[in-house]
Amino acid sequence: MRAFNRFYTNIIGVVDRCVLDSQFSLTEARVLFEIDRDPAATARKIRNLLQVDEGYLSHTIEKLIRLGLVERTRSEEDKRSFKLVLSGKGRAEFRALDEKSDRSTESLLRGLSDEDINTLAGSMREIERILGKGGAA
Amino acid sequence: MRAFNRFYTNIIGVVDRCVLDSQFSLTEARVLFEIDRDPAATARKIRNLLQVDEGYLSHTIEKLIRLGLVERTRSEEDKRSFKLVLSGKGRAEFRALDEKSDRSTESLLRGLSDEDINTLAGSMREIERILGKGGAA
DNA sequence: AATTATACTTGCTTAAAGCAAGCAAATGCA
DNA sequence: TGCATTTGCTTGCTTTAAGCAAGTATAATT
Repeated sequence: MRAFNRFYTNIIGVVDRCVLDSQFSLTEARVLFEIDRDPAATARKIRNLLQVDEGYLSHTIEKLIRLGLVERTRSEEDKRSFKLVLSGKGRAEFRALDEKSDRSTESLLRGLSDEDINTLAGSMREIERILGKGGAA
Repeated sequence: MRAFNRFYTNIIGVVDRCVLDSQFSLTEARVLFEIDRDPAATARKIRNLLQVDEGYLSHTIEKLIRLGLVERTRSEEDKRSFKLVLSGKGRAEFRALDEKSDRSTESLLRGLSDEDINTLAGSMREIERILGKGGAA
């Protein structure tokens, strides 16, 4: 498993590199992703998912707001926290990033046979199913 | 695949966190690993494997030497470069780190059935085999 | 009502990473 | 051979990422 982790760290590195070439840091991209995914996203939820420092996350979100990519409104249920959503601009930039990431991922698969791709997808599903049980992610 | 990447980023994060609790940064740990693994390691080889900045790697290696963990001798074949090996102290510290990482990995597997562990191992081997073809890693 | 916990902010420090100029050995080639 | 180019690494510096600790406001607890 550790050999696989080392191997896969490199794979993820290849895909992540394309994000790092963009204007965003990896953490910023992950935050954008979570805000896009969850229409009721809050800093707390993101923090729990991405396991980043609270202060750092706050700075990150502030930057995304300053860039006009994210909008923040007080949550009605809990006035300490904020609902975070992507602005039009945010959605556009995120989509661009997402497509870039797609192409980068695709390039890893280019040249593989259908059989290999099926096996790959199956293996990934299995790993996710098995390790997902523990609740580590 | 991108869903799997996100999932597995978290898995790797859990294991890496234990390294980060140590005195070493992730990059330092990876460098130690490569030096341990390859008795004829050089900065160049490590750079190619880990894809880190040359200058940064140089600083990192310098730090490991300063800590007395790594020894450097001019390569006979190419006097521009150095052979890097772990010192006794380096091997000891690396082994401790390695065991810590092992335990952390094991804890992810705790509670899984033998069948699940076999499936997991098989899936990892498949992924490595298939993606290894492209030579991305 | 007072205490404690939670959600987030703010300012600051530290650590990680990256850049660019430079040096010395190696390679290529006229 | 000798001169240019490339390669492997170093050095000093800047930038960026990440983390910490103290603070504010709301919410929950008792």
